[in-house]
Amino acid sequence: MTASTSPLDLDNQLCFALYRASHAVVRAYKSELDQLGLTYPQYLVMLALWQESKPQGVGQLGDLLGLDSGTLTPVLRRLEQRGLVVRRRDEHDERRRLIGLTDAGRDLRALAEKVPEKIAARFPMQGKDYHQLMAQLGDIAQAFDSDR
Amino acid sequence: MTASTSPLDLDNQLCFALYRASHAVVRAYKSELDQLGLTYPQYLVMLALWQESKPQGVGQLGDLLGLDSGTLTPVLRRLEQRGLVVRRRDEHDERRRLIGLTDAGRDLRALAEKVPEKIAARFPMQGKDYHQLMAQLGDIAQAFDSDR
DNA sequence: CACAACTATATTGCGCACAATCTAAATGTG
DNA sequence: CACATTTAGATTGTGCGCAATATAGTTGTG
Repeated sequence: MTASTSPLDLDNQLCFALYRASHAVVRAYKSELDQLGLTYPQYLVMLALWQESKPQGVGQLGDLLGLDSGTLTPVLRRLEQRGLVVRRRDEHDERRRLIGLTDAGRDLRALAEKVPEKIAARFPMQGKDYHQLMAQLGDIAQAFDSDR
Repeated sequence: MTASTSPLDLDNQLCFALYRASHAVVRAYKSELDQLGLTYPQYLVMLALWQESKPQGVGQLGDLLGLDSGTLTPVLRRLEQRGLVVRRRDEHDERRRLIGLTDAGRDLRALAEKVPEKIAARFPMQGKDYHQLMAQLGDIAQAFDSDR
């Protein structure tokens, strides 16, 4: 066998395992999200808005999703163009933009409900292992995002 | 408490946990990789080349990394511009490009050796949990990449 | 050998990600 | 109240990531 044990081997890198798994899962979402007319980051923004129910500032969405305004501003503009969200000024602080759902944005939730279960069925682990993995990933995100 | 249990909640989505953790770790690599003059995907390509030792075709690198030529071609061009790789034609099949390391590319490995340990020290789990997580992520990548 | 089918890589176009910078609005201090 | 500081978001520039398409080289079949 030629499998090496170098510390730089791809198969030994947790960073690469994360990177590859994340991209693979996002690709799997694509065929489902195409039917909703959403990209994956757009879907995440919609999840955040459905979850919070009240209009959110760009910074609040960024905290929820781990993204900054340079990423979110164009994503939100495209969601606005598709008529799913509105971006109005905060009356009490004109620097802030409040991102709220339109009726069409709220209605889309019913369709989106069916997406996760289709994907979840393909995950190779279930139940306890699934939740343990979620917890570990949460710990990693927190550990590495603490210094931002 | 206001924590909801909707199936669409961000905190219940394994896809989001993966997405967030992966981006957080890539960001953590940035400060280390800046010192090598590499981006994260460029670093992955170098890992693949260091590991294989023989020049690789674009498609072979793509299989190793889970990326296609649309992504790899410009990455490889930039690595060539920095003098780390060469891209020559395969004499026996002029359609193929063989990507090989330059002396500078080989030399960079010594510096890169020190990167993973600095990052690994920050992972909130070690030993057994670490390896179990690696295995689970590998299973996910395989399960979702099988249909490409 | 002609030529259709196939294969490897490159190109194009769009949409993120993110650092650095900019603008405007709010806040603190004397 | 003047004015420096801070804060929220937008803008700019670079580099992925990927689908769709294009191009050139190779192989199979008659």
